[in-house]
This record gives sequence, structure tokens and C-alpha cells, in this order.
Amino acid sequence: INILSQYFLFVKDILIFSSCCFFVRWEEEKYEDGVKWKFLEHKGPYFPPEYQPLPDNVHFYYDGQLSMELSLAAEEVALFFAQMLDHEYTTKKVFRENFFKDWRKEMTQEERLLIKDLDKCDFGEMHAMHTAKVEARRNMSKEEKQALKEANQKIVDEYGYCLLDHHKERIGNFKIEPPGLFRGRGEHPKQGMLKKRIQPEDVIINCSKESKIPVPPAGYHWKEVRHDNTVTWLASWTENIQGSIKYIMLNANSKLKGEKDWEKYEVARKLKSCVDGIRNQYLLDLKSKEMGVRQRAVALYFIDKLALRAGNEKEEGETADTVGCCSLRVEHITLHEQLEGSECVVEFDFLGKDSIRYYNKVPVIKKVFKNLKLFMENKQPGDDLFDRLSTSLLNKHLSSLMPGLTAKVFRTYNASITLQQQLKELTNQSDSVAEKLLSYNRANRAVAILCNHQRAPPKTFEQSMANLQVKIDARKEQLSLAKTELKQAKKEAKAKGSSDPKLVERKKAAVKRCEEQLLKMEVQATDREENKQIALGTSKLNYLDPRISVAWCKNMEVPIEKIYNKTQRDKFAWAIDMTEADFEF
DNA sequence: ACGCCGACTTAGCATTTAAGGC
DNA sequence: GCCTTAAATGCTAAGTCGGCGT
Repeated sequence: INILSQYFLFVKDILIFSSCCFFVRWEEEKYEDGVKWKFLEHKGPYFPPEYQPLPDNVHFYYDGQLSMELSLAAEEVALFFAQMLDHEYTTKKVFRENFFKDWRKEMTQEERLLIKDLDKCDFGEMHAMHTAKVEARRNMSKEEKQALKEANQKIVDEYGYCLLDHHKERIGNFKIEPPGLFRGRGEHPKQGMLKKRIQPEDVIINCSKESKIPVPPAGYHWKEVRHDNTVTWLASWTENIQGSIKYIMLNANSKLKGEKDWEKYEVARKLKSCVDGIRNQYLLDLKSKEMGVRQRAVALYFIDKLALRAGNEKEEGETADTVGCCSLRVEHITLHEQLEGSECVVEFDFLGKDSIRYYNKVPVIKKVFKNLKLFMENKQPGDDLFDRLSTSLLNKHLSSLMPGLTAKVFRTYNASITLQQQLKELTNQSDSVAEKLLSYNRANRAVAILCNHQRAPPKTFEQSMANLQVKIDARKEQLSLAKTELKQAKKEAKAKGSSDPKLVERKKAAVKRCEEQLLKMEVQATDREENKQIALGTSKLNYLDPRISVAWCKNMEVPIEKIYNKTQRDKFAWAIDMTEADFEF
């Protein structure tokens, strides 16, 4: 209990979960439904610096004419574009059109009359100035860099923390997002639009009535100051691209976020105890007379087996065209009675979250295959595959099967259970630490592949692999040399007794050291190659119950620092403190 | 029943920092 | 100690999901 006392809220929740009454007095600490805090005080968000006008020697030219001076507003937006000129997307039609339209809105009447074609704009000097600035920053002296660092730290100290129920907590994102050109992911219809500068007049502050209310920048006022303790955010504003709300919230290491994280994994563990029943149910539902129920069953089969996301509907033309399970269209799957030696294969090809491609060929059971054929009958490629199903219908059904169950719980559950099972399968107590870590990464990778967490191969990937190979070759050479020397030393020792009795021992040690280093590098090369297009971070941070990893570290005698960096250890502090070696997900 | 919106989690890429080799 | 490169951190877009109003 002492160890856990700093996490008494967790302890308390466990006690509630297990309906134990011994520490009932702690339950008083639990706030009534929906209340997230009793006291909240902070300094408000940090605003980005104001726009600095161009120096006189940097010009903008239109249509080959003599330089023209832009109004401040038009100049700022022009510079956003000029800064991006190295990026491929400034060549894209949609990006350019959106930018030009929004830029013209910022121009004065005269400017608008003159500047009618983006192709005739010459941002060359502005772009060069920006490149020079970046270069200058890179070449700053040590002292300058140090001074900059200290200035930044001061801002963090002042704005980066809040007081929540008398605990000082780190804020996750205390800075207002600076203005710029919007770049969505994938083929976003709004790419290139102007993301406007946020003023204090746009910002809602949330804090305790009795706290020190944040003071807006001089000469400005807040949009509103409210005192809503049923939400966790400290400040919010509405962005102008999608009209959605942005929030200032706590860091992941805060008690509020940690508790929520813990709850998420507890719900997933609860699914573990009833997943068999749920699976039997949806297999039965595949034969239902009701088409809606059958569609729900097939969707659930995909969500469970393939870890697909729920797939809410999206407003057409507002965002990139991406889908999840419920929003799959006929064009996204191809049915194969027979493919590569398997029967009833479904070929998936669609863009998911962040326009990441999901491509997979999956053998499915006959009933699912038959149903899919049925759902696709008399439909166009652009029609919904599941026309009788929505995420809200699906989630309503799920929550009736188990309290708190939604589609995304399957992702959490399947990810965590896969990690646990893979770790069991891949690691041996007798392996070296390097081998254990390779196994851990492989288990992690199995999850990342399941969840389709991809990344663009790092730009320097080929080069860095080649570099590593050179080092491996050099080490091999060194090893064979060391071995020869060892042989030589042994021979000499045998022949005439040794002048240096420890020589053989030393040479032996050198060989061993060399072998270890070689192994380590080879393992690293394998790991890196297998990881080329796979991102491990997302699953580690969001899907894998940290207690599985903590318990594994304890069992395998691997220091926790080897698998979690500082940020991750902070976020998972609750798990690191409370988990014993015998934890089972 | 349904669409919309608010709140919150999940996501990949860009930038910064630090580790490790020379 | 310096410099390169990999890892860590920062940033903000893009999802999920519940609740509310019509």
C-alpha cells in the first residue's frame, strides 16, 4: 500500500472494481459523476510571436515587374508560401488554388487588382531569406544556442505547468498553434488554405472560480472565462479550416490522463474474459435473417480479426477520402474464391486514418465470404459495403454485450494480448540482453503490423544500413585477427611456458568482447531492416498495456530503460510502480 | 432516429536533442 | 571535443464516441 499510496486513486478504483470495502474512506475522494477536478489554476496559453515585417532588401516581384511592397497581412501569408517552396506540395494544383484564394482575401484592394495569377509571383528572395535564416540558426554559436535554450526553458517554467487539485502538473501543449498554410494528410481538399492567427479574443479559458484567473496579453481580452470542472481542458479555440475545437490539455504523465489510460486497459482486460462468448455470438449472427445483424457480424469479424478501426462516416469534400470498417465501400475489397493456395480470400485495399494504405489478403471463413458476396450484389463500386450498419449501431450493440465495450477496445485488447503471447513465445531466460530486446521489438512489431502502423522509410535508411554493414565487416575482420592472435598466444604458451602468463587470458577476453560486439551489431541490423516501414511507437504508446512490458522486464531481468525512454517511463509511471513480475493481462 | 458537435485519444512527420563514433 | 546520426520530443491532424437537439 505504501508503494501505491501516491496512486491512491488507482488503488481506490481497484477496490471499487473488486467491491472490497476495507479502504472505503478513500472512496470519499472519488468525485461525483463527471467531475474531473475541484481546483484548477494556470497562466493561460502561450501565444506565438507577432509577425516581423520583411527587411527592406527582400523583395516580392509580380509578373517580372519592379518589386512591389505588400501590405503587412498579405506579406505574412506570402511568406508562409515562400517558406514552403522546397516542398512538393506547393506544386500541387489543389494546394496552390486554395492558397491563392485565401491569400487574395488578405490583400488590399489594389493588391487584389494587380495580383491575379500565382504563376506570375516571384517569391525567390523571400525564400532565399528563409533558407538563410534556417542556416544561420544551425550555425549559431554554443553560447547563442545556450541562451536560446534558457529562454525557452523560462517559457516552459512559466506557462508549461498548472495546479490541479493542489498537484503541480505538466501541460501537454501550452502553446497556441502559430498561423500558417494548412497541410492535411493525403489528398486533402483543403490543403493550402490559410490557418489563421489565433487572438486572445478567440480563446476560452477554463479554470477554477477561486483560482488566479489568467491575464490576457496587454490590450486584449479572452473570448470567455468559464469554470467547467466536468472537462479536463484548460483553454480552447475554434480553428478556421474545419471549424473544429482545439484544446490545451494536460501532459500524459498527469494523474488525470494516467487514470484514464489505466481504465482503458482494464476495459480491454474485461473483454478478455468475455471475448469467447462475443465471438460465438457474432459467428451465430452471420446466419441471422436480418441483413443488418449479418452486416454487423461481418464488420465485427473484421474488427476483431484484423484490428480495423470503427470507421465513422465523414463529410464528403471536407477531408481526404479515407475509410474504416463501417465505412468500407464495395471498391475497397475484392473477393477471390481461390488465391495463392487459400480459399475464400478477401483482398483489402483502402486508405485508412492519415491516408495510410491498408493492403491485405485474408482467408476468411465461408459464411463471411458468402455474406460479403451478398452485400455486394447489385451495388456500384462507390456504394457502402455495409449499407445497414453504422458505428453508433455497432457500438450500441457492443455496449449491450459488455459495459464500456466499443469497437476500439478490440484494437487495444488484440494488441495487448498479441504482445503478451508473442513475448512468451519469443523470449528465453537464457538469451543475452541484446537478443531479448530483439525479441521484444519483434513482439512489438507483430502488434504494429496487426494495427497497420506504418511510416515512410527514413530518408537516410539505405545509407545508414550500408554504414552499419561496413562496421560489421570491419568487426568481423577484427574478430578473425583476434582469433589468430589467441591461437598464436596459446601456441607460444604451450611451447615454452609463457613470458606473460596472462597473455592468453587477455587474448581470450579480446575475442569474447569482439564476438559480443559483432552479435550486437548484427542484431541491430536485423532489427532495423525488419523495421524499415513499420512504426513501433504508436502501439507502444497507445495500445500495449504497459504492465505486460514491466512484468516482462522483471522476469527477464532487462532494465526498464531499455524498452521505455524517459517520456514513456513518465507516462507509464503508474504501471512501473504497481506491476509485479506475475502480472497477466 | 439522426445528424452534429464537443471532448478526448490516436497518428505520422518535422524538429530538436543527445548518444556514440572518430 | 567534434560531428554525424539515431533517438526523443514536439506538433497538430485525424480519428473515436457519447450526448444533445431537432
